[in-house]
Amino acid sequence: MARDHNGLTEEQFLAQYVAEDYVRPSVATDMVIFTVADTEEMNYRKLPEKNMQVLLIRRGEHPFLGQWALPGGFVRPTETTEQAAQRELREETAVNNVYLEQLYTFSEPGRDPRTWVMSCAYMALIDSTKVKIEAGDDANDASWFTVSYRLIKEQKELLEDGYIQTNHYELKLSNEHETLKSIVERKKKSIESASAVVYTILTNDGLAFDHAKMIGYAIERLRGKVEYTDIALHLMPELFTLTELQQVYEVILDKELLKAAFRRKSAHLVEETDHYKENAGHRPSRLYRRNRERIE
Amino acid sequence: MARDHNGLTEEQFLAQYVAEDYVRPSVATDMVIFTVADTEEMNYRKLPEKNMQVLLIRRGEHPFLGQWALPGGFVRPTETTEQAAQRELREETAVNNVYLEQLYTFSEPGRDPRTWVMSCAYMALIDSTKVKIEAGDDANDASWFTVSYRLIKEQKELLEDGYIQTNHYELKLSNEHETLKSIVERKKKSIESASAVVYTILTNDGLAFDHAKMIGYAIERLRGKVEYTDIALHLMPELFTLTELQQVYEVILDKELLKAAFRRKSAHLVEETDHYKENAGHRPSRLYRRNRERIE
DNA sequence: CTAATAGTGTCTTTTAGACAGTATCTG
DNA sequence: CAGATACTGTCTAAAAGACACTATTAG
Repeated sequence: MARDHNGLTEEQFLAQYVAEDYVRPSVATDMVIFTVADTEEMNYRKLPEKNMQVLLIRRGEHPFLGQWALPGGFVRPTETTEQAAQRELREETAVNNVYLEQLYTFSEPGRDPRTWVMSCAYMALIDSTKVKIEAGDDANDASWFTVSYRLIKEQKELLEDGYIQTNHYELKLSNEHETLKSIVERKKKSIESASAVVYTILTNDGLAFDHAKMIGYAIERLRGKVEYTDIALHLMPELFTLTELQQVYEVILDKELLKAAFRRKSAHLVEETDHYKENAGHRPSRLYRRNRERIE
Repeated sequence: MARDHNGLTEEQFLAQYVAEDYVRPSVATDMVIFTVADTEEMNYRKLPEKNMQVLLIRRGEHPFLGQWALPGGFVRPTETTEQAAQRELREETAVNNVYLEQLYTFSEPGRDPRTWVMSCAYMALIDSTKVKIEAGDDANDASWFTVSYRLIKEQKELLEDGYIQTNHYELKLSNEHETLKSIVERKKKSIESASAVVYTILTNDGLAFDHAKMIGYAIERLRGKVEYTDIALHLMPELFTLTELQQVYEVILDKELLKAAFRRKSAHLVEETDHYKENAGHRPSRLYRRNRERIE
């Protein structure tokens, strides 16, 4: 039995161990919950367009009173950050079965004006049919905001021994009543063998804390993963048409895709069913489901 | 000026705010520091082989006294987790300029037997020439271990409404004196629209805490990113041959690559120089450097 | 019939895989 | 010159891009 410099075994050490009085941070989770929903259709024949949405909660307390924030809360000592996120998600949306992925832990000392708070941010994807249930629930001041995140400035500076790339993105969030805007800077320094990316909020209008950064980060992760995983399928209902799936890709990537190519590439992600979507004023389209057999 | 339900402005609120006595976790960072180094060559003509290494520190205190652990330490209230990682890195390796990337925050309540400790894990990539300086520094009981991480069991179970995929990986770490082994399970549950990956340490021999998980996680991240970014170049010295670069890819991915294809694909990541590596018992090879002009 | 979407066929271009062939150095 | 690596060329196969064509429905 190994003994330490005080002659204690591990058991004895743990029995006498008192958590030292180092300052400890509070740890919270914040969640970027995405869904893709239809906009109101105008023409019985035209397909409705889709848009990407994020759930925000209006703050009823200081700090950032009255501003909009991501749903979140503090982590309890008996749970993981993931379980805390799941709990918040249930409380906020009453939805249980979702895709959940850890994004990034934000730890800048001044990010919360109250005290030292780190936040472990998660991204959740909910299918739009489930969302409808709670969407209009304005009682607790939660609201879905349509998101757009666009590169508005791109700059690359070449140095002797590397480069600095500075991109500015405009994050726009809007619901029926309000539009929140923020500009987030993504600065990548690559000098010699070092390399680091730093996000900074340049302007911010109505979004609490550093949540604009979190949303930007989440969108970048989502855009990246959509290309090489089946992650987008978590935004789809049980049965969907390939056109709907393509629309979801298009709204995430913010660009148009060619139909034939899209169908070829997504073929292995889905399974045909014998169901069709009818009464649409045009040729019925086959419904698909997520392919369970898929090997990664 | 917005006032809350107590009639306080934000300034007043913050002035009177006392951090509530919720239990708070300690937050640490742990670092998976990779390098790729040459094995001892035997033949003056043959190129030396390469192997991937991770830096471990022998614990001089309980818990896990005498076992090997990733370098790490607690985060201070005046720094970000990233700065803490950078600080530890400097202390441990005296190397400053490295690629550093946040990996994942581990928060399982029981992961540290002393108290509630979360760890924000980072991955660092150091070029092998810099490493040599501190490599043999056995004084503080730090040592580079050669890593192998191999899939040893693969299983997929199909359910009514999804699947469960269970993979077992063997993590093997060895230096001149010791070999540490661990088996890590990666279980992916994909049921209905939910999806979650859980890592579990099945067996563990000589590695402290949940560090086997962290190393496994880091290797998976590295393998993933190597395919679509220039991340591997951070493991290279200023000047290198394409064969050396290919060897680094091979050792990371643990598979052989075809030379012609590799050169085609990596061409845009590098810049030619007019230098050559000579006196090698065969045709001299051109030296390259990282391409700064590269657009992502 | 019309306006819309559904779905397919195919030509071209690009990229990846395989492998053989030529080039060049050092002891 | 032997033995090693460096580097290139080229054939083939697979994937991606582009676009036009046919199919089918509800009103």
